[in-house]
Amino acid sequence: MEVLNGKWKILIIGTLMAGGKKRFMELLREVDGIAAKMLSKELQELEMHKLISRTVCNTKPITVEYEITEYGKKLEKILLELTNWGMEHREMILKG
Amino acid sequence: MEVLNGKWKILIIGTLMAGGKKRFMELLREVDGIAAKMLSKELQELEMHKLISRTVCNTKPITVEYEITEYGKKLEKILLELTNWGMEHREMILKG
DNA sequence: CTGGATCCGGCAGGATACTG
DNA sequence: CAGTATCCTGCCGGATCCAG
Repeated sequence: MEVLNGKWKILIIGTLMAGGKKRFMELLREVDGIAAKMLSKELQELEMHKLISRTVCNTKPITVEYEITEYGKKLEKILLELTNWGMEHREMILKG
Repeated sequence: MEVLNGKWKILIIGTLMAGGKKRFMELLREVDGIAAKMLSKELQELEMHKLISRTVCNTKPITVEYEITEYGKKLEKILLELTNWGMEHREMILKG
């Protein structure tokens, strides 16, 4: 699918699926190797597609929380199957 | 998944899933807009991952047939779900 | 802390021409 | 018909600096 385009989207979704609600910095730490600009950009794209929600918290240093939407969770099942397939695939290829 | 990387792989797999065994030229015609170089390259990558099989036929002008492997068919179910999700998604986005 | 603006290099991918 | 070789280009994504 072209909605999942970009080097990090699946990783981001995976991280949010595993850990639930996350702040920007948490994602920056947990999605290993990603730059702030890329995280910001891909989060925006995911939000445009209604896969995640963005919530601004009025704390002193402003914080933002991202979360998978109910709609986005429909992808969860499919993505999990895809991941499982990928695991089996790795083994199958490594053996020959 | 990173195995499905490349602009055309999903379209190629989809075409082979829908039409069964196909020759190079048939794919070149049916996968709209693809160049021969790209088709060749992505077919090789798919073959390395055992998702499709390549069979050379000893006809006068040599022909080659490509087909989804039994193993590759395991992706069919997942890919169909992903496609269905994409259809619903399109509608959902267009409405707002 | 969140994220926008800018600059830049590398590579995916397109067009074309050629071979067995 | 099937595939390779070569060249060229856009844009994806990384680094860095700046702002609210």
